[in-house]
Amino acid sequence: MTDDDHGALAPEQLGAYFALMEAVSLLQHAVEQQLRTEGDLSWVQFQLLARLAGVPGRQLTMTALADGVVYSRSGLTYQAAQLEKAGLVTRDPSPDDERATLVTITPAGLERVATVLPGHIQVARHLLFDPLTDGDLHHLGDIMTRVRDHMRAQPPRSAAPRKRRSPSPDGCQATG
Amino acid sequence: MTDDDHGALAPEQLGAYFALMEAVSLLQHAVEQQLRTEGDLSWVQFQLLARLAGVPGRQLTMTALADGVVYSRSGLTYQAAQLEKAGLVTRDPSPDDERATLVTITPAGLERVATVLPGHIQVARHLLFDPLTDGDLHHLGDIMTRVRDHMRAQPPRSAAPRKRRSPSPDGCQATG
DNA sequence: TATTGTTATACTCTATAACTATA
DNA sequence: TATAGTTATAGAGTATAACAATA
Repeated sequence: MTDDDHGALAPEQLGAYFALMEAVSLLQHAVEQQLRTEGDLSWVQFQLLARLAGVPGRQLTMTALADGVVYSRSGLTYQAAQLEKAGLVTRDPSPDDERATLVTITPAGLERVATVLPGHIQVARHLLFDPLTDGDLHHLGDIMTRVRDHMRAQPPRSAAPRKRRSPSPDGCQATG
Repeated sequence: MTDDDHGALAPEQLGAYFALMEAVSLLQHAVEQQLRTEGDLSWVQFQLLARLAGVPGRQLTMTALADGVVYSRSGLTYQAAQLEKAGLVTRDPSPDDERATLVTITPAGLERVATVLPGHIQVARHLLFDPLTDGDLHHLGDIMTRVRDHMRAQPPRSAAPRKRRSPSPDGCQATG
């Protein structure tokens, strides 16, 4: 436990935090509905495809693909398998490193992203950008880019091989 | 006004959008780990408890409790049952409306929120506030509050026939 | 009939651990 | 030994539909 920064947040901080979380929660839900309805994709799957679509060569190793999107190896394997079943990506062994799997987006995958993107953007516009001025938007982008880079630089709490979680104070979910 | 908004987003908009989504995704993941580790709570469960803790009388009907959080009815029933099993809330029929269920946070529930809040705040501070100036924070709170209120006022987009609450300027206070 | 909430059920997704194969 | 990925498995969470009870 680091003791260098306990103490309560100012009410304004707490308000900003909860407003942020709730707004993004609402946005995520709307976006997930749009992706599911118009493209039969989850938000995670869309992120993976979008990442592949935006990369030169349009392929990444599993590890590189997982970065920032999925928090366990098996989770990515599952999602990659789903995408492969749907014909949106292929998986092949890397020629450089026989351990690695190269995930490549297919033409169908690119098409799916293209299909889904306009509606996706429209949802973001309606819910996020409409109530914002250009100045707000600029500041928001600046702030969140800094926050994101800061977070990515933090020691990942889940990627590291972690032991069991500490004993819980009281069982919240009784099994069954 | 549904035809004045097709076309692509400016790159800056897209960048702000993705930075926002990724940063919050990272933040949510960190926060969920903290809540699970220190309080055996999911983010959703924490939100429900915090909401109950911040309301006069410390009880709400299921519908009121769900409102603002994007749930199906059955999803809330499930979560309420989990919280009840853990002794953090009680469920009783409302005297005013025999159809309604009043969910009340217990002393143990309040204690759990109090237990979890300091670490929760610390995570938010480390990941979200550390890289921000006071000005950033103020602007972020202002922006996201506006965005949240805007989203809440939106009609559900091809969603199930769910009742939305009239927009009330209710801040999400998690007072311990 | 409309509304409030629960139950039954099926499904998606995630995480841990054990495993294989390569570096 | 360490790294890359898969598989087995378990369980949390969600959504839809059918249901009962009250307004």
